[in-house]
Amino acid sequence: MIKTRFAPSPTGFLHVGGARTALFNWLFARHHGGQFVLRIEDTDQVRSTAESAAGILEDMLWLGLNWDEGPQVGGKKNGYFQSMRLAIYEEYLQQLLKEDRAYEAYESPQELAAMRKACEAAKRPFRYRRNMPGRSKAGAGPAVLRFEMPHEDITFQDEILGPITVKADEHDDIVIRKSDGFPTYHFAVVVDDHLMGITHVLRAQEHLMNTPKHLGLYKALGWTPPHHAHMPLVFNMDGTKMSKRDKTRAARQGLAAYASRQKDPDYRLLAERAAVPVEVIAAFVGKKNEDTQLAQKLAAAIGVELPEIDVQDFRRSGYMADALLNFIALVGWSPGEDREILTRDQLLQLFSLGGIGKTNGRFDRKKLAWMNGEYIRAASPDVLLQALNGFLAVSDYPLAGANEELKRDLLEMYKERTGTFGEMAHNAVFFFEEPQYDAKAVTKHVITPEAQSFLSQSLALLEPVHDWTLAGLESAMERVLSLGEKRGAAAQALRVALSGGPVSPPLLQTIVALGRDRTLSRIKANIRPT
RNA sequence: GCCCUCAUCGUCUAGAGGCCUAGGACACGGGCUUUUCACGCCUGUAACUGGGGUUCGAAUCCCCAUGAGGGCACCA
Repeated sequence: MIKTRFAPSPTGFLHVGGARTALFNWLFARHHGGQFVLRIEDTDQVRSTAESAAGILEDMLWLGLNWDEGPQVGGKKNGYFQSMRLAIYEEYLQQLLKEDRAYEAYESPQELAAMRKACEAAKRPFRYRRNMPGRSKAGAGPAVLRFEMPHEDITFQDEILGPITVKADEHDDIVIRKSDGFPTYHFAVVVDDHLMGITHVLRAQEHLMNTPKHLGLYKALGWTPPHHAHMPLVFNMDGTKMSKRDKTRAARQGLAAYASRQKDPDYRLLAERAAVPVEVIAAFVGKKNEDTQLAQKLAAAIGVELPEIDVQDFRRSGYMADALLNFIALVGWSPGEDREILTRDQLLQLFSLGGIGKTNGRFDRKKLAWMNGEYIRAASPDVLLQALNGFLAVSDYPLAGANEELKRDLLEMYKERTGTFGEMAHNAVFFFEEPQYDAKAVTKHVITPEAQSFLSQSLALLEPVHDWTLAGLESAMERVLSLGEKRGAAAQALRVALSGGPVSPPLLQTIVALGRDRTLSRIKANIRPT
């Protein structure tokens, strides 16, 4: 039986790249009726956090990537956090030690750095090997355990890339137990993959050069290694790595633009408005702080959108999980036909390793937004409402205060014209708050004599209506649209008066959703005495 | 620097020697529809990195060059 795993390290949120790795593993296992394991690789005591692990689980579940074994599933309590499995690793560490395949090494990090630097200066690659000259003797510092890599070429068959060979003199005796007693990633991953019965390791290509090391360990431990497949990486549209730094960078750019635009060079006004101390903002701008939460907060205060990097970001922007999954699946994989919109079931049915390409891809947010729009348009009202509520729970828009019926109506009128729930919620703010009037639109569509006349006449036509429904307003609206010489001439005046700008859903629906009081008072407010 | 991998429209990709005057999707341009914006429909621009081979025939196979990416941690 096929068994795959996704093994994130809990040092941050679930990144879209990680989500894709998880998805492919999940699809591969499920397609073949196998099992999917989730394992938390928290062997880095400094950077791992419990909150991060919890966040990753939550994001996995939001995406619908459920696991057969892992945290909260599969019986063995805590058995899927590597930090809880130290005794297991120690057992195999001792085995290697006893068989003389592992040995202690005593160089301090500083010494190693100096050795690397010396090699670099001599234009020679640095390789730590047991038989190299000048190794430190046992001394004051705590020791690490290194694995003596075989002195032979290692070749393996990558299920995506084909045969990969690394020559004997390229090997390095990797550290397998750190001085804090924790195993390194290389060791823990091999032991766990073996013990958990993983048959296929599907991971990002950045791990390609790790595989020979792992194969060396499998051999030394006397185990049959799993199949390996390395998938291409995903980058930003400009070819840079998708990293959380993209968010802080975008926030800084936004802040700089804000400072000159709003004449707030010291961010004193912003500090007050965002309730963030001036010093904190200064530290952030001065790159002394890479806190993405802070970046998010400041960006929100100045109305700047940060690029989505983590699954949570996409969730907060109002993407649907299925759309995100569908899009991510298509970066690096293709079903081999001209098909793009694929349901979860279709993905499951069509997925195969053979469909995974070899070339790195770029993350085209425009296409994702289009695809999400397709999902929004295709979803049933119930599914859509549920997804919208999920979005509203993790974001902050006045739309959250609407009752379910109004949400349904707004969804109905916005689904044809929106890519994300965030975009919709943003555009629909005028239903809940007084509109921010766009000066240009007002000049062009509201204060002209003709427009003023249209507004007065519209008011006269609408005010007598008390049955404020689509049916009740239909004939009055029909007459409003007939005002002027050209049909629809009055529409823009009304649209700007009601929404604040030149763009809105169709007027009739807008007026119904807005309600009688707001509609009439906004029209009145825009009729100016001459 | 050394090692590894990759290479089709701006982007994601189809393509497993003749079906390719290279197909689809996003984006972009034009048009239709239209109370705005969208949606929808029609339509256009746009690619096999270069050079050598192999072959009757190459986007597809081989070699070299170039370019891009990854790796070279007591991070994973």
